[in-house]
Amino acid sequence: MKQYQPQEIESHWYKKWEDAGYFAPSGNGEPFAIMIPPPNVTGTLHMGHAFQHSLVDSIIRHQRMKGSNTLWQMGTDHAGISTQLLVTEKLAAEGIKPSDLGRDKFLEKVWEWKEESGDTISNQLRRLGASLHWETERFTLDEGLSEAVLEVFVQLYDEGLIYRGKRLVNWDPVLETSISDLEVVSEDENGHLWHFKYPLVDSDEFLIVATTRPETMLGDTAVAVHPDDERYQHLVGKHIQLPLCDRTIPIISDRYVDREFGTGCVKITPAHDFNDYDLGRRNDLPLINIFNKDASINDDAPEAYRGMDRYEARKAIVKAFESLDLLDKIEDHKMVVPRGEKSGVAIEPFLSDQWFVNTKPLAEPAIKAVENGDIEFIPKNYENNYFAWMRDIQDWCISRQQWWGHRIPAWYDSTGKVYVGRSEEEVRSKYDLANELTLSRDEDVLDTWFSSALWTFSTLGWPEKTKALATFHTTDVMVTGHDIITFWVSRMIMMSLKFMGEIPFKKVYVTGLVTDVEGQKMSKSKSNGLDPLDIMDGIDLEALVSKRTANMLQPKMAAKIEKSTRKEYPDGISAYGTDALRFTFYAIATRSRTIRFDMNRVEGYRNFCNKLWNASNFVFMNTSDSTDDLVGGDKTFSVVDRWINSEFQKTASAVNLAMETFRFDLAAKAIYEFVWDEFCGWYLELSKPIILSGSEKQQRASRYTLLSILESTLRLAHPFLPYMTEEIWQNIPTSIRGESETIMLQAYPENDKSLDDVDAEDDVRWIKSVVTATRNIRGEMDISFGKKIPILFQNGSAQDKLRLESNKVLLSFLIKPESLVWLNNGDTIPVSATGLVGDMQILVPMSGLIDKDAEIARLDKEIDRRKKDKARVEGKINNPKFVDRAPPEIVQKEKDKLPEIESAIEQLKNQRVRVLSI
RNA sequence: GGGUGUUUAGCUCAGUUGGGAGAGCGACGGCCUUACAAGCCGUAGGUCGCAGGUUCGACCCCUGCAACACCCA
Repeated sequence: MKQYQPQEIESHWYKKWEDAGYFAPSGNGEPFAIMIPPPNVTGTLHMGHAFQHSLVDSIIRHQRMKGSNTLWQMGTDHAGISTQLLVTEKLAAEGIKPSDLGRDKFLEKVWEWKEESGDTISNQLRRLGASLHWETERFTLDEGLSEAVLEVFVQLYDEGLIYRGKRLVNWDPVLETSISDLEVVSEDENGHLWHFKYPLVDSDEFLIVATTRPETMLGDTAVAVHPDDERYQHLVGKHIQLPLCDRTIPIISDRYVDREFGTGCVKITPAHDFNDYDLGRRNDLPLINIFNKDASINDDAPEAYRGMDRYEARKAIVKAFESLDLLDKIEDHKMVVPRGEKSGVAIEPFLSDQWFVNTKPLAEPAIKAVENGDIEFIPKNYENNYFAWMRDIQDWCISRQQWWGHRIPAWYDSTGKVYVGRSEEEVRSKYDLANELTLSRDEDVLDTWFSSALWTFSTLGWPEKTKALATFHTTDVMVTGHDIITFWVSRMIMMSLKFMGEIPFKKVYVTGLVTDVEGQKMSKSKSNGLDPLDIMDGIDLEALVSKRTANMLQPKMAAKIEKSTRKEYPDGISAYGTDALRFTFYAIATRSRTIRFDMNRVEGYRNFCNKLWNASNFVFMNTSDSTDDLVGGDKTFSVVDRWINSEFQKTASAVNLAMETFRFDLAAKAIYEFVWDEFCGWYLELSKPIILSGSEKQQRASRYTLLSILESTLRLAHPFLPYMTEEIWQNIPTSIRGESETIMLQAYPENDKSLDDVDAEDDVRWIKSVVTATRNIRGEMDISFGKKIPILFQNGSAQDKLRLESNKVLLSFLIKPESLVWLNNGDTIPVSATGLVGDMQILVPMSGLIDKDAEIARLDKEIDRRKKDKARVEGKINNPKFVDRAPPEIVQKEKDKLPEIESAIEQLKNQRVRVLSI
């Protein structure tokens, strides 16, 4: 095997796995299912996806290897608004407007675009190694899922849980569609507060009202004050002569008014503000809508302003107030501006006919399912978000004034009466309508989330009663970001309980949000995002800069991004490979809410891959030319063989526990430490002397252990590093690994307590301590590794002596001593540098080698360290309260420490005197 | 304004019933040591945000405060 080159390893395995059908459910074992959160069919893979799907893939591969009947269901959604927006923009570049084409022709264009770009995300998921079941891939607009949507809509309508009504909705004046309140982002912005004088009818008096949106005054239908506000009591019931409009409006009282805000008088515009709308209904105020669909002033407003854009109208109105001497003042004011998530423009509360789901009745059982623990959120804190949202849930506006999506199955006759059914035919028979009656279908489509809400069961064939549905629903885990709990998770729970009569999934694992290294959310507008493919394949600086600054509208912004990109990635990004990227995701998947993505860590885990690769290389070098029967032949297992087996068991146990508790970081850590520190750092090194000079049976045992531990380690690591583990595993002799074609379907290592070996662990711990002590002396004394030094052992126990004798070969190999000498009582002790292993002293004679001052300094440091320990322990055991109240085993533990520490201090002090004497 | 979370080494983060503060990266010193310089060996570095409380004992539990982040109004 050559140097570790991820590109070479990763290019061919996926196709083999897929072609061989390994991703399909086995049909045996306990069913285990996860539904992919459907990516946008025309989208591309971003870091959040890559992160999330890496986590899921490890869960799925782990379960598959454990023998579950495993399904990871693939599918995409149609992303109504985004996709329509994107295609509209593409057409605009050709000078075509959607209205030029008409609904059917436009939809043809969207389907063309879907065919063209729909494979991108699938291929990216394949590159990631995601072991998705592709054969049953679904799409929210395919026939089956559309049928599910129809079924749900009609049933909910027939039960009165879907209704149509004229309501105030969030209106995007650029996209000219309603959007749900979840698709509105509100941020603090700097604005103004205009104070207008509103004259009273038949009086010289004014009321002063403050508003952040002057233009809406054209739709005012009242001025409100608080009922307890003494300043205005006498005015309630009187009327205002509304400036610029030929109307009078009443002064009313309502508890909604905040007396502290502005002057305590509020203008009320029920058609253009959610609070005013409610207040208007309470007080029977008329609704005056002053906007067209694009937020220009309509014909119900005074003629002077008709046709003006809302901001243009604002200027004109303020100017008019000023010239009428009705402008009191203008203040700077911080305010929250709601903007459309997709378009970025300020949203208008807008009165229109829309379809709604009455969510309260659906929410109740959905809340219970989480309260009683049927569904569990991990981490559990997120249940609070869920409850907060669900307990105060508002009706869900599901109609969108778009073309791309599921068209609402409602028909109208010429009088506007509405009929709902699965098809026009069904509607006619259901409502007993004459064939001559002309029906026209509702033009609107449904919110994409409406179809996504059915995801766990619609993808399995519902409303058909399929075998897949019976087998895999309820699914096991839903893995998703916290931003989507309200959008999607909550709605899936409601819909599944309603239509399946069971929960959609047992657990919801909520991932953190991947941010850039500064902790900033990765976003298109900031161009601080990373393309996971660039981390796998690498990208040079110039390509990265041009990629990040492409399509930037503002040149200033582009320059800024170029600068930061050049600073952060002066050499571009290296090709780290999929395995390294994946391992990074596991390592950073802590319980934290935000996860800073740091390229240095990817490099570290690429190095880890390299380490495992080279270790395998070593194992094969030492085993492949042997014609020996490693499996059947007689073997004498050394203490290190037994120790590494024991160590492996502990690691396997830790990884399995971590997977059960969704602690991917701990799983990665356990594997990393086992491979690097124990297997490579100690076991491989300690196996060298055995392979070089052990007996035939010892050598055979060592070679066998090298291969079997490597093979087990590969299986343990496979869910996290699928490519390289498969590649290496193929090189393991079949006598060890079996005849199977793939590591993917091998048994996952489980904890096997019978292989725990406490004695071997103690022995190896001792060996490590002795080696470390001598290394420490070498390092501190600046004695090069090539220089052979005599090592003396003094004041050891019988067990120390035994251990020294039985492990001389191993120690010699790692310490490279001139000699290893056991000193008996009465032997002369040369002046030496010292290390302590328990009570045993390890001595390196100083003659000519060692710097006296350096050794004194080293001893002082050691003595100081132990004196601090001593003080702490004494403080405890001399405290009667501690001795009385702490558990006896803790007290004993502390008491046992003291003689050890004291003995160590004494030895070190004696040593110091001796060194000082030369 | 309400809610949730975070604050541990220079940086990024672990710390699972309260009982000796850890890792990776970075820094410093030394090594081309027969798998690996993408490596090996060694070293330094922390009043665990602040102030109280509970406890024999607190990074961990409780209260208050501060800073930051996110969500909701």
